[in-house]
Amino acid sequence: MDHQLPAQPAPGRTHDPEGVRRNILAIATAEFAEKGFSGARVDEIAAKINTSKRMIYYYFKDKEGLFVAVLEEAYARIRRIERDLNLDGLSPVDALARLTGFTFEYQSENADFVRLVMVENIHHAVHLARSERMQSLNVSVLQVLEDVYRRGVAEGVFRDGIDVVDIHMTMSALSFFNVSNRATFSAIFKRDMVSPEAFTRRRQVVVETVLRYVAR
Amino acid sequence: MDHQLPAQPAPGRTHDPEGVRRNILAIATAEFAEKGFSGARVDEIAAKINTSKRMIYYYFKDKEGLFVAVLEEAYARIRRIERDLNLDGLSPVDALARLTGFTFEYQSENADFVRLVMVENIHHAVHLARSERMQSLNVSVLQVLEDVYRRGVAEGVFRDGIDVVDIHMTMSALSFFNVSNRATFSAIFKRDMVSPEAFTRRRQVVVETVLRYVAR
Amino acid sequence: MDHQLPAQPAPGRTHDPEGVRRNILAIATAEFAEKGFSGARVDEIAAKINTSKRMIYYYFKDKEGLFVAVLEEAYARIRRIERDLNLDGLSPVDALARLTGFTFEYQSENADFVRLVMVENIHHAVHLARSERMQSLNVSVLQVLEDVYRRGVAEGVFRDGIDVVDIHMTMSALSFFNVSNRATFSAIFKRDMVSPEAFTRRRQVVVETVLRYVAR
Amino acid sequence: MDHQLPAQPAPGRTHDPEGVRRNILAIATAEFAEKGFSGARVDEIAAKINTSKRMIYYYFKDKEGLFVAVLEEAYARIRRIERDLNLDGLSPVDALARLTGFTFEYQSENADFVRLVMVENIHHAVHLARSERMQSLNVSVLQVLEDVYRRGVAEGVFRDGIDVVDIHMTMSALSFFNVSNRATFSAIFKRDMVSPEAFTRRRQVVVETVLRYVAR
DNA sequence: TATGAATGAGGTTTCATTCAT
DNA sequence: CATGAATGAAACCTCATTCAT
Repeated sequence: MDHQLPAQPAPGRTHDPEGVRRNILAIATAEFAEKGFSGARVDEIAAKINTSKRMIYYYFKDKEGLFVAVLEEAYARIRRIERDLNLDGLSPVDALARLTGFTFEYQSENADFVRLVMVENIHHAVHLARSERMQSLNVSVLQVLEDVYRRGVAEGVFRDGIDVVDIHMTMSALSFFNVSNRATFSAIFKRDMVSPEAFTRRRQVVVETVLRYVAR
Repeated sequence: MDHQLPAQPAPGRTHDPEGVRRNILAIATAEFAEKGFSGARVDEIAAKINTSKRMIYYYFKDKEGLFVAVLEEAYARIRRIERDLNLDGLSPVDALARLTGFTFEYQSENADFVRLVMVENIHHAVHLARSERMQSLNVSVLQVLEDVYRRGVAEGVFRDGIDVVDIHMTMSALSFFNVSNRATFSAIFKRDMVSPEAFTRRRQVVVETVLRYVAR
Repeated sequence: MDHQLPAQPAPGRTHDPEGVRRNILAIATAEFAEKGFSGARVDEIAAKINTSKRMIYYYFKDKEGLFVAVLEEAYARIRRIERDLNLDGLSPVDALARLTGFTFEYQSENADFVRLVMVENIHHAVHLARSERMQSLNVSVLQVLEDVYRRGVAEGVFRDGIDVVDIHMTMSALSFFNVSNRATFSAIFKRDMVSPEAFTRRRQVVVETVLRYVAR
Repeated sequence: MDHQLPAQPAPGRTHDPEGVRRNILAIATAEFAEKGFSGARVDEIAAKINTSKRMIYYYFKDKEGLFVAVLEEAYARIRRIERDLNLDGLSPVDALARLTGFTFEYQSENADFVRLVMVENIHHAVHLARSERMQSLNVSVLQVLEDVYRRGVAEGVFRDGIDVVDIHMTMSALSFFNVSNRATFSAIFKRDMVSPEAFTRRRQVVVETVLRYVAR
């Protein structure tokens, strides 16, 4: 019976290894981002996936292996998008503004990514250190930034002598903090940090901060 | 040999409640900062204190109560020092530079504080929300900053129209990130973030970033 | 040697969920009846079952869940037997004597049931309140009694105007007390309450008490 | 200052040993009756008394000693009142009705006593066995009953051949059950067992049950 | 390949009791 | 007499992982 299989089986159903993997990763990403590594429960993840708990161990070996895979996937995604930003057609100032704005937006819209990075830092990046894919994954962003900065210096709109890693760090820090420290900051200062207006306002401050730092 | 200090018995000595409390808090601070809330083990903390495990529950009720106390103490400390910075004698620019520099230094030298705040954010600030002392503890920093900024605007050295919360957030974000994301950032970009030179360099960048943002 | 009984594996054998459950329930029943809810130790129960302690939590969630299951099973059992008494063929007087006698005997022979009910009353019946099965389980006894009483009134051997709940309560109280208060009563009055002779004597008193109450 | 001490110091205050003892006993009675022996907490009792926890151990040695004292006090009280009933002036029927009614009322109004006896039975009366005062305390009730019964038989209103211990047991069982099994019984049968009307109704049934049993 | 059942190690918390002053 | 501080033992429960089918 039933041999008229649908073209797109539900993810995680029988005999779709890649679907099973993706299904587990998606659930695990949400769980680790929400509760942290130690706080996340393998049983909770297992209860939410479409297959059985055994599959987690089958595909990812153990809880740590699962977390490493989740991290890799999260980093791969942001770098993939960054590479496709296509800043070549823009002026150095516009390009830097665009890159900064994108970083801010991406992190705001992908709180899971931010929280996973926090979690990994709490664990001293031991999982990340174990992954070979990581470094190669992340060099691209510096190349993109270096291109823009060089062009800006050449055109005389950016001052010389700045380390692009500093620019990237500033950009990341301001974008990251807005998500990572949202809970404590808004609790302490009773500050709205999630409304569309708050988002747009702070985005503008961040972009301006970066631009003013490189300006002549 | 130290019989000249009868007023301050060694922490953890019998029948020195305040000493026992402080001893537990100190150990717990290190443990929570190192492993996170879920990752920290009450047994590990107990093994390191000068008294018995039972005292943790006697003074702090449970693991969460202990964490709340640790958080409160950590916040209280930074705000106490901030209040004593005495920026009144400095020009607005020097005062802002000093405040920014202090924030950067304090967080660099007190990684425990930074990591505790990360941990609390992973937990959506639920413990902080439970503490009444928190808000009152933290208003002072904004008042200090507001004073400096007003003076700068009045003297014509700062542009008008900036929300001091934005300045504080930028200052905090740049200082915080340098510690919070140290592990992943230096792993990915092979960047030295801990040497005295790296510290001094980045400190300079951060101060300059803030000053350039408020400059006319 | 018992390969003729493949359908009923030994209780507690691996991969026999129902057996494991029954095994745990049996041990827990004895333990709770013997020591009360607070006095019973999960570790003691665990030491006596054929599987590991973890299984208690796997099947019953926690100590309270286990106690609720034990209570349900105990009530279910007495009502099941009561329903099978088949009093229809007897005269009203004989039927009432038989029902009273059965109640007395059942409780005498099932001290565990009596003690579990005592324990539950000490705890204000909170566990019983939590169980939906309880009420439906227990209505049958009143129906049986109502039938007998109606017949007796119709035949003129029982006086009219009695609430059958009162009859049931009297019957239960006299039977229950003989077990529930055995320890204090025999200690205070140095009264034999356990020998076959004492059992038969008191059984006769109880039956007569009930019959005399309903007699015209 | 303060040397004008009030004539009646609050119970449990300094240098009033008997007051301290009574205060502890009163609190402990309520606590043991409410939670059972294992369920009661020494710390809870200590928190409610007017003095310190140390006093519990000072006066009663340990938790069991405290419970024994609570039990003795509870039994002493009911027997003391029983002795003062003064049934001599009444006819045998009236006297038996009065004694039965009193038993029912006393237990209804002193749920703590009933619950303590339940608790002691759960513990197989080991504490009661340890107390020498117990037996002597409790003989009186049988003497009182014996007197009434003898008079009734002599006057021809009671049938002969009944063991008064049986009468006492029936009387006690019916009175006791109404309190001891109130929680489960009313939960299962949705029966009001606490209103003044319910009390009066059941009291009547109980008295009638006893009278009918001894009637010729 | 897939699953519900099973587990040992270790986690947090509570308890009655004693100690130091 | 009186008290708050202190404790070891043991209680309940959870965890990531593996097993049997």
